[in-house]
Amino acid sequence: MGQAMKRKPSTEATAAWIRLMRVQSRVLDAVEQELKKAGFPPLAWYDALLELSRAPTGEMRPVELEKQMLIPQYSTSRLIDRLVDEGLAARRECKIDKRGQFVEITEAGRELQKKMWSAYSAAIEKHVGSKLSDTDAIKLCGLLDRLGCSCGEAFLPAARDGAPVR
Amino acid sequence: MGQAMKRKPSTEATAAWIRLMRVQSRVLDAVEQELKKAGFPPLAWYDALLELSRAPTGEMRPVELEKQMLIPQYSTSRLIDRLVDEGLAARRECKIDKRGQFVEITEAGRELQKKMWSAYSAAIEKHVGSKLSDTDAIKLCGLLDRLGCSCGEAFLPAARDGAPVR
DNA sequence: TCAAGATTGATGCAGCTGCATTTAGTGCGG
DNA sequence: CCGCACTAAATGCAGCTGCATCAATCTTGA
Repeated sequence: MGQAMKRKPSTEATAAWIRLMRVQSRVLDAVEQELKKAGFPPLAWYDALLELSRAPTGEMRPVELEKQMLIPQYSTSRLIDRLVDEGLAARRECKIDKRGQFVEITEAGRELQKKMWSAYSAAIEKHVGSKLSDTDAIKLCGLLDRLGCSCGEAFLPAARDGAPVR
Repeated sequence: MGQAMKRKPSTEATAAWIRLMRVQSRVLDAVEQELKKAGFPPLAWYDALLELSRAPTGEMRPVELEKQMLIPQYSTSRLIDRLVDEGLAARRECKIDKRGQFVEITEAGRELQKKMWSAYSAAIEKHVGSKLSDTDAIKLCGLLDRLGCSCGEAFLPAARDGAPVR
């Protein structure tokens, strides 16, 4: 590598960086505030419940949840704690590997996930959908995907009923 | 307001939401990691130092800093605590209003801000600039600005030497 | 002039995050 | 069978955030 790799970003690139940071922050805040005002838990809970509810058997290993949600191990561990405390999920023993466990979504968990999606989707529509035509939304996706640091994700399979934030 | 305001977002809008959340998170993480690995403090410190260094007199009221950075009051208060602890800023008495105070950037603060900008701008170039043509960066700005929830900001005046994240 | 209200900034508390470490269990090579 | 490296998950600690509240000071208006 060369010695002076510090090329400066263009004004345009810097402006894009600032917009990306600010707009995301504002939009996320707005959406989370709406959920909070409606009495719902944080979005991370929703994401976890969604992943769990999608599991064919309704249960997953914490490690899998971790990989799906792209959050660190300890974060998963404590998130599960909270879900269990609230009766939204339950820990199940894993007989084939006694180090591990299964986490199973409860009926209450499924209900909460559905109710949250109702409010969540309305908030997305309000703060994103209503401000962008579908064509523009696709353009935005395309531009953002180019920044995708190892985002690794597929194209547009945004899922029919849920939107994992992280 | 109508009773059933819950129109669902289109697939495209939902995809854009997900991209916005994920890409921002990845890019921010990447940039912050680089700064951290280079031994620098968090970006919020940079933003504050930048604002302070831009003040004509080198000092500002916390309330002003708060408005510039768009962060809550208590957050500003504690951020200033940390800057002062590290000798990057100093509190000055405000004689005309004894409730208040002035915060003045120190020489060490100015130096840190400049050094950080060097690493910071390199990171922006690496994670944003190099992945987007200027034309596309402008398109991205345009699309993001449409989501701008009361972002209120002007057009592209991205500033010559700094990029406030929030 | 003085009480009511607004404004400035600090702070106690709870929750969440990251980091490092710990505990427990698995599985492989010798 | 034993030791050693590896993986799964939990946890102690520090830092940061949001919320509510507080103390001090300023401003306004009767």
